[in-house]
Amino acid sequence: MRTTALTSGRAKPIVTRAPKRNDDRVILHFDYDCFYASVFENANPTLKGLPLGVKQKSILATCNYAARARGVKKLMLISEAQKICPDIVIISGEDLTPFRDASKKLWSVLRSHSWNGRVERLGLDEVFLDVTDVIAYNAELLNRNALQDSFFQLSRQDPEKGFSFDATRFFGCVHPSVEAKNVSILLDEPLYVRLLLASHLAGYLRHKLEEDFGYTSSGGISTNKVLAKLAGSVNKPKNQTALLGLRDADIQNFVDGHKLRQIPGIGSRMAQLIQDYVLSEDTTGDSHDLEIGAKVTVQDVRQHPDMSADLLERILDRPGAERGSGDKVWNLLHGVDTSEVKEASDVPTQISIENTYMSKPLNTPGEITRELHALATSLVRRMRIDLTATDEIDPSDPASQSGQQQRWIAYPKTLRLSTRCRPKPNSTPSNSTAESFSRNSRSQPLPSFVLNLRDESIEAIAEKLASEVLLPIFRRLNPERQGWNLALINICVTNMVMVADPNENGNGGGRDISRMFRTQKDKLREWTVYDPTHIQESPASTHTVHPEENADKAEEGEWDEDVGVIENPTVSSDPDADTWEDEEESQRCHLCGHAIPLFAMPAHERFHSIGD
DNA sequence: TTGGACGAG
DNA sequence: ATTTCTCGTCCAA
Repeated sequence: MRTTALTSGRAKPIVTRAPKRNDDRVILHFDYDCFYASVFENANPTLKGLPLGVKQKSILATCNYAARARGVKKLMLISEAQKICPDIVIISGEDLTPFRDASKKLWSVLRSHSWNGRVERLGLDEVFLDVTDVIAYNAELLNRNALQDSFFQLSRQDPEKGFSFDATRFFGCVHPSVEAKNVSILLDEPLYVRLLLASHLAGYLRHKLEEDFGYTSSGGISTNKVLAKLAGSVNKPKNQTALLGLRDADIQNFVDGHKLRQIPGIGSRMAQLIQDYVLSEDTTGDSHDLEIGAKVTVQDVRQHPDMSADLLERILDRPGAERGSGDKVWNLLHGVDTSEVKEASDVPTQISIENTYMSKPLNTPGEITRELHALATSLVRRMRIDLTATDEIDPSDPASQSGQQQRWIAYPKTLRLSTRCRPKPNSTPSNSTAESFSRNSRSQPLPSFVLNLRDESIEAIAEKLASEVLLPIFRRLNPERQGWNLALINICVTNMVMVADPNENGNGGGRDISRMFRTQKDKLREWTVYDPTHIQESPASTHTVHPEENADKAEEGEWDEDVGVIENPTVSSDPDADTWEDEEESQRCHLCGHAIPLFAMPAHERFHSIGD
């Protein structure tokens, strides 16, 4: 993993060894075929077979394979696509809602087959699964005397749950290809067996996504994320590839064949720096690029004189550079990737909404206000979709008017506004990534009225958010009186705080809605502000502050910033909770249901934050 | 914590 | 009519 340095009286490494791969894991990668287009095809099957393009502003975000067969490409101008393919069907994909919904649906299926909860989404159309445990279990079960009639168990509890498969062959493609006659010998190789089993699991899941929802996908099967993803690209669409790494050379040859820029984790910036270095003594000063980092292969870089992790670190070292990127890239060039598949989480770390105004930049305060308002509306809507849950309420609960209650499962503490001014019609074309491309932003705490779920409409909240909060931030960000030439506005909420799940606290226990995903519970528990059992075990060790107590202190103008332990914010059946109920100037906290006087709300909400 | 750079699709 | 709409991580200040 680490490059070794043979030092002979000198400080610098003289020999750099290739990092060693770790084949302990089994990782699957799924990539839904032309996802945006598929969403529309599935919503409207008459579109299937027609050339279809999904547009955002003036470009094609993506297109289906019928369109690609006619020469249409991703990111093409609409006008260009229509010239090539006049009968192409164009649908607007500027609203991402349908894609988000479909993505979540497919993701939840994959997630339900995970035993360890490691199910990571990358964008809307890719998913990594760490299935090491599932594969290990099935490898033990494999009966080598009846390989053709094998059964893959998807559950440890229910041995009936699973599927039949033929273990004498791989599902889908393998790379590099292997002779059929070798198969029985290779069954003594544990890695081979695990990849074989994984290919059938991947095949089963891809089949299920297609059968149940109509989405075809491409799959990659390997021992880490970067290799799984690269493997998945070998046979697209509607197919999969298991990357056999029985010999180190098989992996190295596979990775070596890629252009630098094709390696996930090496972006345009790094690719440019590395390529420039590798080509520097080479000729012509001709460094103008059609595709950045597309001139040079992994092999070219690896075999360049004196190339090493340390040298890469120096090549990539610039102000603000990530430390350790030399090692990271060196590893990637050898197919080594130690990064874990992240655990599934229901809560995003940020939600942002943006719009671009390229052809018609914004200049007047009126335009700005209108756009801020539109964006604020979408943002509040998104916050409610992604950050709240709806519980069925026990009718004996005095707080319940209807049979349902919406509550935040997490809420953001920070609001940010970003803008970008229009790239000036400037003279230096090399400037295309520099100034014209950058965003500026200002942020501040998110005001609590945005979290009001009860007595203000989304519209009212958005209105207030735009005029009373976003507009002032905008003025801070853009002090000029006018002439901004705004090409982009983005508003973002971030800095999420998890809220305890009422269904999780032991008390009463009546409505423990059985959860689909155990791992989600575990994840949540980690964030639970209050755990009754824990408090009982060590009652005296920390100072417990009750919300009412603090409301009193706040009224007197006292506030203790350093609150240690927080009273359970989820107990809404507490008889004392209604203390403020009939006061005119009070409202219920949207996080815990306690009635809190308005003046104390900001303070009260700080209770729900974790850590301080 | 804030604001920006860069990575991903 | 060269850039869509996001989401996540990391770094310096």
